[in-house]
This record gives sequence, C-alpha cells and structure tokens, in this order.
Amino acid sequence: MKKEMEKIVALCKRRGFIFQSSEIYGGLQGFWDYGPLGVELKRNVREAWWSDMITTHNELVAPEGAPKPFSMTGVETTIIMHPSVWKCSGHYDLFHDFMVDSKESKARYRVDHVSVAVAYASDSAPVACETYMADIGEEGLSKTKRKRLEKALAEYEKEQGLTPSETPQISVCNLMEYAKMMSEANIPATGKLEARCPETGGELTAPREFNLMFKTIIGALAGEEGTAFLRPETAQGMFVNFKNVVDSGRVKIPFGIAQIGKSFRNEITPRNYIFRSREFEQMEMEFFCHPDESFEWYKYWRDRRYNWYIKLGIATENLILRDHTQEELAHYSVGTADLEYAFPFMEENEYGELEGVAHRGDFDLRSHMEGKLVREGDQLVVEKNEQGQPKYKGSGKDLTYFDDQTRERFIPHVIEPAAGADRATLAFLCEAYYEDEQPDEKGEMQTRTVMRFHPRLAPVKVAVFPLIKKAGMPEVASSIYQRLKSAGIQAVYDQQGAIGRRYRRQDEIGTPFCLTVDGETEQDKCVTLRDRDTLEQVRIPIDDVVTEIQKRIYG
RNA sequence: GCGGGUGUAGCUCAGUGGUAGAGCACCACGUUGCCAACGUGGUUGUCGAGGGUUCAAAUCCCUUCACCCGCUCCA
Repeated sequence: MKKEMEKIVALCKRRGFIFQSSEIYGGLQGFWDYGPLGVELKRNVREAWWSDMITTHNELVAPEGAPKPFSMTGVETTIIMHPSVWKCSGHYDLFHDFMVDSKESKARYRVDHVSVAVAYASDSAPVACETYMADIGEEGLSKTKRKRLEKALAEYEKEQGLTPSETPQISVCNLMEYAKMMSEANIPATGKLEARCPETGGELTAPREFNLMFKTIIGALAGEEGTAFLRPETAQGMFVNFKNVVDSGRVKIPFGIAQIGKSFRNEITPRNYIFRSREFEQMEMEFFCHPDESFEWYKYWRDRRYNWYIKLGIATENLILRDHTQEELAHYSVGTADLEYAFPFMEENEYGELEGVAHRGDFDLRSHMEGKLVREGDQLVVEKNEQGQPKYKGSGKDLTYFDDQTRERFIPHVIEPAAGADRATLAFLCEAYYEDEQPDEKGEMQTRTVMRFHPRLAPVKVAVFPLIKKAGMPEVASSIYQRLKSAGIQAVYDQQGAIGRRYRRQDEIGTPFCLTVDGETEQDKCVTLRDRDTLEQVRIPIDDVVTEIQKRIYG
C-alpha cells in the first residue's frame, strides 16, 4: 500500500476512527468497525446526504439547475426481502459466477470470459477444442491453435473413413456453454476435447460456483423453501414500495425516494481497507420521472451529486465524473456516470468509484410487474424458461403511474444516484489527511499532522481548554464546554499537557475550532478561538461562543 | 481461492534456543504558560491464535487467522 494510505490507516486506528471487526479474535476479512470518532464522522456523512436529499429539500421551488420542482421522501426497508425480489431484479442469476482455475499457473477465469472453439467432423461429432480469452475476439484463435484443430479433424475423418468436408466446421461458445453442451450430449470431455487453460494450455478445474449474495434461512427449520438473501443493494426496497409511497405519500411525479442502509456482498477478495468490504452501507435514491424528461433529470442528478462532494471539501482535481462506455453499461441501463475519487491506494490517474448515477429506464418497475427482463436486440423482454413461461414471475401488480393532469398512464423512468457511505467516509478521510510544517515554541519547524475535515463532517467541532490548570480557568472552561454540549455541538474538554500539544491532538482528529480560557478571560469575559487550518486566533465573548461556532459550521 | 511478504507495549521497531527490550506515547508531581516531545517517578505485553520438538521457544516445526503485494474478482 502507498505510504500515505498506510499513515491514514494508522491514524484511523490510533485515534479511534476505524477498527477491524472482531479484532481480539484475529479479525474477519472484509468487515470493519467504526470507533468513537469514526462513528461521528460517518453519522455526519449520512446526515449531510439525508439533509441534502430530504430535510432541506423544498418541493415548492426548483433547485438551481433542476428542470422543475419535485418532491423527495424517504423510506427504511428490510435487509431481508422476498426471494422473488432478487430473482426479478436479476441479482439472483447475475451474482452466481462460475469460475475455473488453471492448475499450473493458478490463474482464475470466469467461465464466460473463456471462449472455446470446437471442431466438428463431417459426421458432426465434436473432435477437438481450443480455448482463448474471449476479450481478444476472433483473433484469439491463433494460427497454431487453428492448425491443431484442422489436423485433429483430418486424422479423425481418415480414421473413420469419412470424406473430409471442404471447410472445417468450427464453432465458438464459452466455457460454461461448452461444459453444458458436452454433458448434455453425454460426451466425455477428455483428450483433444478437454478444455485447457487458454494461456498456458494447462489443466483446468471444473467450473465452481461463487455466490456473491449472502444466504440465510428464514424460520428455525432449515430447508430450500426458507432460503433468503441479505440484500446486495438497498434500491429494491424503493422499487417494491413505489406504489405504497405513491398511494400514501401525496407525492406526484417527478419525485424521489431515498434510503440509507446496510447491504451485503460476499466479495471474493475484499481489499483496500474499507473500500471493498462485505458489509457496507449505501445511500441510494430512486428518482421517478416521465420518460420524456428522464435524460434532463439524469444530467441534473449527475451534476448535483458531483457538487455535493465538492461542497463537502473534496478537491476538484481528485474527483472525476466519468460516463460509462456503451460496453460498460449494465443490461438495464441506458446511461450511467460514475463519480470517482483518486484514492491514495490507487495508481496515478486511476480512480475508485464513490457513486454511480444510473439512468435505469423502466427496467426495475417493469421487472417487478412482469418478471425478470432480458435484453433482446434493443428491447427488454420477459425472460422465458424451456416451457415458454416467465423464468421468474413478477408481482403482477400494476406499478404504472396515472398523471391526472395530462390523463396519461405510464411506467415512470428511474434515475438512481447510488453512493457508498463507507466509501464516501473513506474519501473524506483521505482528502482531509494533510501534513504541514509549523513552528514550535522554540521557532523550529515541526511536522504537523492535520485532518482538514469540512466543519460539518468533523467528528468533534470544538475543543475547550483552560490555558493552565489553575487560577479558576478549568472552571470557566468547563462551563463553556457545558454550554456547547447543551446546544448539541460535538465538543471535547482537555486540560492535559501543554497548550501546543493539546492543539496538535485536536489537529490530528480534525477538530476545526479550539477555545482557550486564559488569564484575561476573567476581566474581559472573552476566550481565544483558534482556527485549525489558518492557526488564526480571535477573541470572542463567552456569550457568543455557541452562535459563533454554529455560524462557522453551518455558514 | 493461489503465490510472495508481514504479525513482539497504544505507535515505530530491535531481539536467530537461555530472566521480553528501546524510543515515542500514556499517567502522577514539578516547571513553562497560546502552538507537541524540560526534570523526576511510574504504568503498559498470553511475542496474532492453536498444537508440537526441547531441560528451556518470540526464536525451530506443523496448523490456523488477519494484514500487505501480485493474480482473480468487484460497487
């Protein structure tokens, strides 16, 4: 890991931001706890998001840049939902990955990433196969591999006394389809028909399943019927409650439903500190609008979400808004942009995803009406099973929306800004970390570690110190501390050690303001307010302390 | 899951079979009194966990867990 990231991780542990889960038992991979300061920081991140989305939103006027006024509302839905939700959403099928390992090189491949070219003889029996990486495309089948196939064909046809076909019959499928095809045709995949490692030609393991959704069981008796999943995203909670919210909430399209909550994914390799963990928190919002206006809203939310991070202190050079290419787009999406941050653990010019803003069309509501959808050309149609029935049946409920002004009935389109609360918290931690040089009392330059959190996000807003531990200063300081606490401001009191040391302690946890009671306080009823970033000191009356701090935090 | 590295005090680390250490941190007292490490004294460890070899293990062996790097995967 990069040096700077190591320092951030060490500071987070030392000062009580983030701990490994179950650490006394050796820890648990992919799970993290927030400590006394971390919990405050993350609460502030959530609060900034919820406040922006819901609390301070005024549905009577269009915010700057918005096409028109709109309503915003929240929900909190369960982590375990009806299994059909995940079947119709596509997660059930999509989150089962089959993988093979190369026994020699130890490389692992997703079965659908490996292409298999199968040569068929003129009696249409499969004779030999060669593998190559699917992403290389047609050229992946090198001249050597093609020659080998042709040679195997010629030998077979000669042995069987067949007339060789003019052009050798070679068809391509992926490793999964190949394994399935061979087992259905009851042909042992051995010898020349054995699919081998596309890169080394070594032996491969059989396809093995990796399930990315956490399974659990409902009810005390274990059984297939009771199998349920921990949600891999919070979004489905909003979709399945769309009708409830419309019917009860007096909201009219366009409007959004927001939710903050835990999600779970059984990541194969959780890594990069809390960036990819198995239990994580999402801040998601589903915005329902008329199809004709959807692209305008998509652009609006993309820009608005970008600005949210900037306003909370992320530097513009560390945050990028990247539109997905056509190939990257998920099956449901007609447009997606990622908000990505230059995390210190990434390479130069590489970014890690903080949030995806996706135009999901009518995919979600339609899936929950009709059943799991699949792309067919440029259409989404209900996926069918062998009997021609829907593979996974939808709810059958009418999730269309009736606009009583225009007398139009339609399935709303959805714009989804989906942010990771832990990732945002990590980005704010990384962005805040800073080392500068400040003179000590002898005038020598010393390295100062300072977390330059936006005051709204800082876990502690203000620290109160008596300059010295006597002459009545602790009493005055503790009464100021009490005032701040009573006003609901996150504050700490510290009388331990030299004043400079106390300032540095607060710098390291990112406290934006320090108040110091000194010898003159008794006469002038004022204290010194010291700013974390500029180190400027101003004297303010004790009676103004609460309002001054509030003004500096919330502007 | 695979390969390589790492794991000793709150932190950074020393300690290659023989009484667990240093610096910083932390606590107390004193001193100073608006930008950290001045004096005196003090606290701190199942040496990641479990098992084995040995008279004796932080040290050698086995198993296991976690972290880091690479592959793989991914929001």
